Amino acid sequence: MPAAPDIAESEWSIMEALWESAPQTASEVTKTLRPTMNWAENTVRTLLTRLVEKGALKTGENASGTRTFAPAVKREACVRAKSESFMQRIFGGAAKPLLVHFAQNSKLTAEEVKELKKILDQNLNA
Amino acid sequence: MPAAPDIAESEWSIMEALWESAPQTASEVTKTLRPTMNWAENTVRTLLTRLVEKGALKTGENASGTRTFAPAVKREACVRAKSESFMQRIFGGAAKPLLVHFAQNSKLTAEEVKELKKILDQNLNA
DNA sequence: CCTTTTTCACTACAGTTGTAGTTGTCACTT
DNA sequence: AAGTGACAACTACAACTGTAGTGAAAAAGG
Repeated sequence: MPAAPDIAESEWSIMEALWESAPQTASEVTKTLRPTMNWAENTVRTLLTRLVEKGALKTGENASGTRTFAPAVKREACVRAKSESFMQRIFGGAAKPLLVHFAQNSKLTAEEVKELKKILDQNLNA
Repeated sequence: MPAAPDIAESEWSIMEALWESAPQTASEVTKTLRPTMNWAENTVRTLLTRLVEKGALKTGENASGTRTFAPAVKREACVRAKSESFMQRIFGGAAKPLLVHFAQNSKLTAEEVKELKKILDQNLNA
């Protein structure tokens, strides 16, 4: 089980594309991201290469022998790692102030509030 | 009101020290941080200078004419900025999944859960 | 006043990130 | 066979970060 590598901001977009659907070739990823990022294909290739080096992606080949890319780490694990480090840096590692912050500074629907309260309860008897 | 500048990770430690107590001279900050960071004084000075350039700190002078540093931006504003960008990058800008994530992945006391539920309620009629 | 200590202002330098460009192949297409 | 276009492998390069070192000026101590 590979530890979640450190994924930079633009790299994260690449990962999202591949978590969404994998494997993809470099040009497929480029097309996938074109609407949002409008990157040159070489930019995407560079990011893909870096992510492979970091162990975040692994490569394969499709039927026509073109290199494909797929996540080597689970999104959930990466989200957890990023979240952990964020909580550490900004909230001194404490979950409560973080939750307070977001509970106060976000607009939530009644439905969402209800759901969150339920999850908090489940948190307790876990 | 100056917008919250982009504060890097080691810079954040400096800011914390000054949000905690300001103004401080460079060597005071160094001493304040010595237990946690053990940085060379020059390192602290470099970071202070960069933070001044970024507009995160402003300088003054103490009684003995030595330069002092103090926050030019409120901690709360910076926390909000960092939080906003984190939520954007990792949770696509949506507060609910973020709150769900932290509500599930943190250990909370019954007391804390109660408090959070209250805050969620306050969120609603605001 | 001369030495020691502090403070300041620069400079250094490697690693990471964002964002490509260049060159060389190889497969396909006239 | 020669041109076109995708693909791969390198190279580029500036800004930002982390972490200091150097040298000069100023203040403090004797």
